[in-house]
This record gives sequence, structure tokens and C-alpha cells, in this order.
Amino acid sequence: MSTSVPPRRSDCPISYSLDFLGDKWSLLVIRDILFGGKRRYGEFLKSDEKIATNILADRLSRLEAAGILKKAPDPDAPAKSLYLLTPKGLDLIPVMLELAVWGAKHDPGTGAPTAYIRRIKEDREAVIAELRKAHGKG
Amino acid sequence: MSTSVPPRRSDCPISYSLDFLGDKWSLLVIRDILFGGKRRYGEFLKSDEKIATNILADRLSRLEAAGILKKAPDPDAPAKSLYLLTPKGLDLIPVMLELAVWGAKHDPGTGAPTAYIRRIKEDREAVIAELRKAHGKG
DNA sequence: GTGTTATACTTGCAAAATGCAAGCTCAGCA
DNA sequence: TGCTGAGCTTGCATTTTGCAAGTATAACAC
Repeated sequence: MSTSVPPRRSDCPISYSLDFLGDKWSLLVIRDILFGGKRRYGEFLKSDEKIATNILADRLSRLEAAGILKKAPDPDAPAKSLYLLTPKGLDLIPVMLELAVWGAKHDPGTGAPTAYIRRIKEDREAVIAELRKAHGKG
Repeated sequence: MSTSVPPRRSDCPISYSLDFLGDKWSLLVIRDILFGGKRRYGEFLKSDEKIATNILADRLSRLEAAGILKKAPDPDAPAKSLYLLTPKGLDLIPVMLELAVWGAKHDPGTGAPTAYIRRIKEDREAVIAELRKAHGKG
């Protein structure tokens, strides 16, 4: 699978965002890092949505090519590597929070923790700051 | 093309959102309504990204099936119809704003108006309220 | 040093989604 | 009665996805 930068469809910022993130899997990988504390290939594979291994490999390389993730050696096992958010990736935190709020509100069978969703709405900036802090400077 | 509700992949609210919105076109249609004041089939077709007519028809019916849009008769020409946002669709405003902010920040060639992006960041609630008002109660 | 296991992928192929061009339908108007 | 434009539908080639299987490399066990 190729992994080149996607063609730009227009100069609209929403269109730009969707050029990189407009599919069913990319933002789930970012969710896993951000809210699930996951950082390794095998951890992403274990998520509930059951991403296929070839699709995961493709998305990781695209997100890396887009500068949203970076692949770094694992300090505990230098032969392995970790996928971490870059500053560009960390800037997606507000997008993720709004997607979570919308999904939690409109999915009758949502599994979203009510308290956390309320906290996002009432104390947005603090939640953003916490997540940023937890994931370093990128 | 079918137009049934997509299969639920998990109970995660972000996954739920992506089940409906996770492609390159759905949110662009919503953008056209929200920021472009578009409401008719032909208007969506004319956008810069050049959506194919069969894909547009598919997305409109999926978004309607999802309760995000509703198709209403045009008061000026009752034989024609308009696509409008429902309350569930209006709740996507914060998501759209954050995607716009992210795209505007990270796309070196963005065409996003600087003043509007700054206003989203500095006066978020007011921008949300304005857009809600402009698109009625749904 | 040989075999076993785990992790992180790659490959092959069928199925589904997308993109493009060409229709088709129906209302309004001349 | 015929023409026009808006709003789709259809056919078909290309691309992307999903599933299963296979490969590479390193760590560890013996």
C-alpha cells in the first residue's frame, strides 16, 4: 500500500481535514492513543472495532506521513516502536471531544461515561489541557 | 444504492459518530448547508470538491436516514425540495468548527478567512449560536 | 545453537465503495 | 407539442476494504 499525501480537493479547511481524517479508522487510532493510552501496533489491533491488520498498517503510515503521528523506539525495548501524537496530532483533541459529545448525545445505546461527557461540556479547556499534558509536548 | 443504517462497530461515541460521518463527503455536504447556505441538490453539485452525482444522492439519503438532514418541499416551488439540518444535524456545528480550526492551522495553503477562524477561537459560543439561529430550530 | 513464541507487519484475493459518463423522469414553459 | 433544466439512476471501470494466510525478526527456553 502506497502512503503518499492525499490529493487536495480544495482550499477549504474542512475539506483539508477530511482529506487526512475522512475515513472510518484514522480517528479511531487517534482515539486509542488519546483516551486508551495505547501506543503499540498490537494494542490498536485489540480495540473493539476490530480493525484489519493491513488497514491498521496503512493508516499508521498515512498518519505518520501526514505528520499527525510519529513512530519512536520503545525506551523499554529499543527494537520495538511506539506510535505517538505529534503537536499536529494533539491539536485534534478538540475535534475528538466534539465527536464524542455528539455521539454520546445521539447514540441511544452509547457506552460513553456520562460524567466524562458532562465534564467535557462544563470544563472543556481543563479536559483539553489534561489530555495535552498526558501526551507530552508531542 | 441501499441506504440502510450502518452497522454499529462498538459502543464508543466516537466510533458511533464515524459510523455516520466517517467518509470524505458527508461532512462536506453539511458544511455546504451550514457555511454555504446551500439547500438544493444542484447547489451541492457545484461545490469546489466536485462530488459525483451518484455519491451525492447516496450521501443525502444516508444523512436523511441517519436523521441528520431532512428533505422538505421548497416553499417557492413545491415540486422541488430542500435539504435542511435537523436538530441532530445542528449539533454537529461544534465538530465542524473544530475541523475548520484544525485545517486552517495546519494547511499551509488554506483559504480559510483568518478573521472568522480567530472569531471561532475567541468567541466560540457566539459563533455556534449564530449558526444555530441562521439554520432555524431544524 | 535449535526450536518456540510473540510482535509487527505483508501479500493475495474477493467484496464493496467510488468515480465518471451517460441516461432517464418529470415539471414548467413556449 | 416540444424543449429545457433540475434531480436523480444506471452501467461499468477503478480503487479501497476486509479477511485469511504468510513472512521477518527478536526474545527466550532448553
